[in-house]
Amino acid sequence: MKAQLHDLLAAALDRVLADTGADVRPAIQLDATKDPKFGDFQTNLALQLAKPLGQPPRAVAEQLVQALPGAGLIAKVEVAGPGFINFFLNQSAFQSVVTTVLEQGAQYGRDDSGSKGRVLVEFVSANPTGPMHVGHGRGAAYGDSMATLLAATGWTVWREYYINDAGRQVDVLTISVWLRYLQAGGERIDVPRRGYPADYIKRTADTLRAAHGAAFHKAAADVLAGLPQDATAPDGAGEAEKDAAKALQERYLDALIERAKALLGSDYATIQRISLDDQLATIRKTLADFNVGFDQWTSEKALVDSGFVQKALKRLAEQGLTYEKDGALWMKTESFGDEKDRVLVKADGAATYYCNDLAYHVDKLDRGWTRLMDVWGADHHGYIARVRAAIEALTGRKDALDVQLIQFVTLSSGRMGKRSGNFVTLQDLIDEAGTDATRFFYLTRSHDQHLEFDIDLARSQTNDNPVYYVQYAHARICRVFEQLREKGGSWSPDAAATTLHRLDNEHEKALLTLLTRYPDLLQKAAAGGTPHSVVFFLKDLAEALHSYYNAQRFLLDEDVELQAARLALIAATRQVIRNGLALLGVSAPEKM
RNA sequence: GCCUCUGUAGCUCAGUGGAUAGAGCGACCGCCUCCUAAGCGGUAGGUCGCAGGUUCGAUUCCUGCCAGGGGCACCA
Repeated sequence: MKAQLHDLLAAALDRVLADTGADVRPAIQLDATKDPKFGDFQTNLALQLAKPLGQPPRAVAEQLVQALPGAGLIAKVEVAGPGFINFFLNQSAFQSVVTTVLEQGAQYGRDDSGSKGRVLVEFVSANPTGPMHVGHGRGAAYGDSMATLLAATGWTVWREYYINDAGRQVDVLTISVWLRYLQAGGERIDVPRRGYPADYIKRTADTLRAAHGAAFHKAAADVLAGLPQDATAPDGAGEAEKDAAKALQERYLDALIERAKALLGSDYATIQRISLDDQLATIRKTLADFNVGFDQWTSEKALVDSGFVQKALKRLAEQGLTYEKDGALWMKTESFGDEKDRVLVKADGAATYYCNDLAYHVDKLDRGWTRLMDVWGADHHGYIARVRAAIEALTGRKDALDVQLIQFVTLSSGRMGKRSGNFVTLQDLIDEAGTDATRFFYLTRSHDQHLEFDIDLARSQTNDNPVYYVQYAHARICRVFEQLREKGGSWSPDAAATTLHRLDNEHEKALLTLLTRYPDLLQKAAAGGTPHSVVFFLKDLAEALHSYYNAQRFLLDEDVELQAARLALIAATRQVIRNGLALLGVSAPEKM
C-alpha cells in the first residue's frame, strides 16, 4: 500500500522537476500519520523542495498534487499546514488486510525464507557457578525474542549458549562445594571469604554426598595445615587496606585450591564435574520454565580440550600479531582499534577468558555463521573492541560481530522502593510472577534503557499487569466466537470477505490501520534490535480492540452482513495478537 | 580523565527532523438488565536536564555543560 503510494508520488515529483528544470532530487519521505484527520499518509516533499525551487511550500505542494497520476488507491489529497501533502486512501485498501490476515494466519507478517543470511545469536551464557539472576533474565527474554524476530524476518537463525566451564571461577566453585561438603561431614572449616557462600552451594554439596557418600572426606586439619589465615580488613579500613586484604583473601583461596587438588587427586575432577553439572541443571531448568531454548550449548572447556584455542593462537602468531612481555603473551589488538593490547596467556601459563572467547568467535564463523549477534550485559561494553579486533585479525570480517548491550535491571517493590541488597533469582521471579508476565515485563523497555523491575507489579494477578491487558483482548475475542457457537450461529472467512466494505466506523478504521502496519513493524523491530516495539504495538492493538469492544457489539442477529464483517475483523485482530505474542514467547490464552 | 547508556507528566517509561509531545500507574468524575469491568469514556497534570549551533521547522541532529547508571585487569 505504502510502496504503491510511493511510486505515485515519485511520478509526480518527476513531472514537477521536469517542468521546472530544477536540478534537485530529495529522497521521498512518506510517513503514516499520527492523527486520522491528516489522512493515512503524509509527505513533507514540498517543504524540502520549496527552497531549491524558490517557491512557497504550499505552491510546490499544489503542483505536486496536480502532477499526481490518477489511481484507485487514493480517495482524497490535501495540502495542509505549512505545506504537507496528506493522503486519504480508499477504505477498501485497508479492509482487504482482513482477508490477507485470515488467509495467511500464523504466517501473516512473517518471512520464513531464511534468505537474508545466517545469524548466530549467542545470549544468556550465564556462568555455571550459580543460578540465573534477574539481569540474566532480561538478556534471556531479549535474546530469545530477537532470535525469533530475526527468524520471522528472513534470517536463518541459530541460538547458542556459551558455557564458561573453564578458568579459575570453576575452581572457586569446586572448592566452595567441597568445603560445604566437609562441613556437612562434621568438619569445622569455614568457607573462604572470596568463595561462593550462598545456599545453593550447600544444595550442590548435598547432591555430591548423595552420589558419593563420604568418599571425598578429609580432616579439616589436613586441609588447613600450613595455610595462612583468611584475611580480613578491619572496620573503618581505607581503600588501600581493603585492597590489600582482598589480595590476601584471593591468595588464600588459591592456596586452598592447590591443597584440594593435592589431597583429592583425580577425585577433584569428579567434584568439579558434579558441581558444574548441578549448577548447569539449575540454569537449564530455569530457562525451560522461561520458555527459552537453545540449538546448541558450547563448552569453553571442550573448545580448549579440542585444541582449537591453540590453533587460533598459532594463527595469530603466524601473522605476527602476538608478542611476549613480562612473561605473558599479548595480542596487538591496538592496531585493530582497541585502546590497548590485551593479554592472551598470563604469566602463570593460564589462558585468559579473552583468549578462549576469541577462539570461540572464530569457531562460530568457521561453522558458517556470517553474522554473530552477541547479547551482553552493559558492563561488557569495554570488551567489544578487542573481540572485534580478534575477528578482524583472523577472518577479516570485522563487521560480522553485532553486539547488543543490555542495560542493568534494578528491582523495586511497589512503593517500598529499591531492594538492591537482595539476591533474587530468575527462578524466584518466574515462580512468583509467571513466565508470561515476566517475559512481557522485561520487554516493555528498550534494551538500552535501565530497567526498574517492579516485582509487585509483575506479580499482581490483576488489573495493573500489562501482559493481561493484551491477553485479555485475545480472550475476549475468543469468547465472542464461543458465544456465537453457543447461539448456533456460524461464520466463515470466505463468506465474510465480501462484507468488509461495512467496516467504516472509527474503531474499525483504527484496527484496520494497525493490522496493516504489523509486517513493517516486524521488519523494523528486527533490523533495529528493538523487540520492545512489538510489545508497544500489541498494547496499542489491544487498546483499539477493548475500545471497539465497549463501543460496538459483534453478535448482531438483525444485520448478518455487518456481523460477518465485524467477526472477520476481530478474528484477524486475534490472529495478529497471537502472532505478536508468539514472537515474545508469551502465551495467548483463550480464557482468563 | 577516557569510553558508553540515560535525563520527557507526581512515579515507571514510549515516541518523532514536522502540524496540538503520548501510554500505564497514581488523583478526580462517569459507564455492567446487554459478547468477561483483568475493560471503556472523560478531567487534571509538561520550560521534553541547561546553553549554544545546523534547519523553513529541533524534544529529535551536532557541540559544550550539569546530573545519574555502567565500564576502563596478566577477573570471568
